[in-house]
Amino acid sequence: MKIKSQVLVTQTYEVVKAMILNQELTPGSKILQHQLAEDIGVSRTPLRSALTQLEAENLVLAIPRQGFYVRKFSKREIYDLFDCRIALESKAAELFATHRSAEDLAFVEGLFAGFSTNIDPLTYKEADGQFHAHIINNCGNAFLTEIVNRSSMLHNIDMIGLVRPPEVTLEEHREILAAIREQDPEAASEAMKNHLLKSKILIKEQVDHAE
Amino acid sequence: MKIKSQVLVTQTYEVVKAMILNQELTPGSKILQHQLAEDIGVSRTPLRSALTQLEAENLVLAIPRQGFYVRKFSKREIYDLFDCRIALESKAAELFATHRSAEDLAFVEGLFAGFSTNIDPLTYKEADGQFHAHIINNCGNAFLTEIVNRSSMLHNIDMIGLVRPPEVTLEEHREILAAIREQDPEAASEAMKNHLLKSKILIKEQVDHAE
DNA sequence: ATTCTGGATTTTGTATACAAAATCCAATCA
DNA sequence: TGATTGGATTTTGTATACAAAATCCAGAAT
Repeated sequence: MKIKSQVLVTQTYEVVKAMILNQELTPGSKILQHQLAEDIGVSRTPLRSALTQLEAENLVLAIPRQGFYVRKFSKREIYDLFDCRIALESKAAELFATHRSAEDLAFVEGLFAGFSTNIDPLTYKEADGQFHAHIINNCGNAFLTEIVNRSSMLHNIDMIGLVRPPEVTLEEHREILAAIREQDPEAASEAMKNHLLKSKILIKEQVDHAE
Repeated sequence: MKIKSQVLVTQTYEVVKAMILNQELTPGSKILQHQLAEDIGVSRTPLRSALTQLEAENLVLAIPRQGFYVRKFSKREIYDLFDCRIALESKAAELFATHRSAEDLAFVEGLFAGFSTNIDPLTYKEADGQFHAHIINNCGNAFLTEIVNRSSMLHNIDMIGLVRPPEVTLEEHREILAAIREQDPEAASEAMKNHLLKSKILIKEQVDHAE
């Protein structure tokens, strides 16, 4: 039986991370260590350690002799993150197409099997998230998985509420699936890249116009 | 005037990082906090903070209730890192080709201008390192730069002493340079990818045969 | 000889104390 | 009014103390 690490810093890390993702800690605001530590019920020692970890994930900004701030991303930064995502996720698709097991294939195909017309946006969004996560987490390259997850890419990109009509992206997803089915790495990489590039255009507009 | 952050953890981080890269701390060995802290001349508090940061960079492995270890990479892991590098560095080349200034171009072209025949391997290796670093550090996407640098990719890849004859890679470098000169992002990306893929084959052999 | 046991020793994770730096704020000055 | 100063207050970074866990090791048991 595996026992979850009985170490405060791990739990503190999880809690603070959740608070940031929930917006319970407002982006841009300064983190008062004394108070936050007390709220969570630990001393400043494990809290600071957790904050240091979160800094490496870009969820927190550390300024020496001044403190930790909840990191706030501009549209421009999210755009940059998206470029990293394209690079890494199309590589992930390439690897996944090669290494994927029969179960992997069944799983990702199953995610979209139910959709045809009159798609519920929320259920679709859920499937979409699982699709991308599964490819990243099962591409067979632990570092790639780690880099994507550690850089809070997907979360930040999610934040801007990117939406394209399910009917359109479903078709693109099916193209990626086809390449995965055929175990064609080149095609999978291209299809994923193509899919993400189309979303990138939307973000680009936001960057140029707003802000 | 910029004063270097008067914070112990920053300096501790630098020192420990250097010790790891130098092999002064042997890969795989356990880090005795007490002793290392004393050697460096600080208390365990800033040392632990530095180690937490280094863990995020994969230079150190933390096991709860057991301690920190100098991380040791297998050939296979370096191979995986190389795939991440290909994905990110070809994206960097793409961006660099678009955003590069006239000075950038002059700099990277200057790096290889001197070489023709009878190349000194050491001087060439130096130029090679600067070339790749300049592209990564000046691609205009701060996250991409950060991810590559923070993941200790280049260092670990360097460790395995990858060598292809300068005469061969010089030609590939020139192709990348040409695309950068023409500000052709697609071509730059392709040329970089092609260049790195050829090195990847060498690593693949090492992974398959040795170890 | 190997495996097991349990107590001594080391080492980790956490709380806490304290000095130095940063921040705040009211009184002073232009 | 608005800027500036300097002292009080808060907050940070670091050292240190201590309990709990991990490690070590000698001697007993198989």
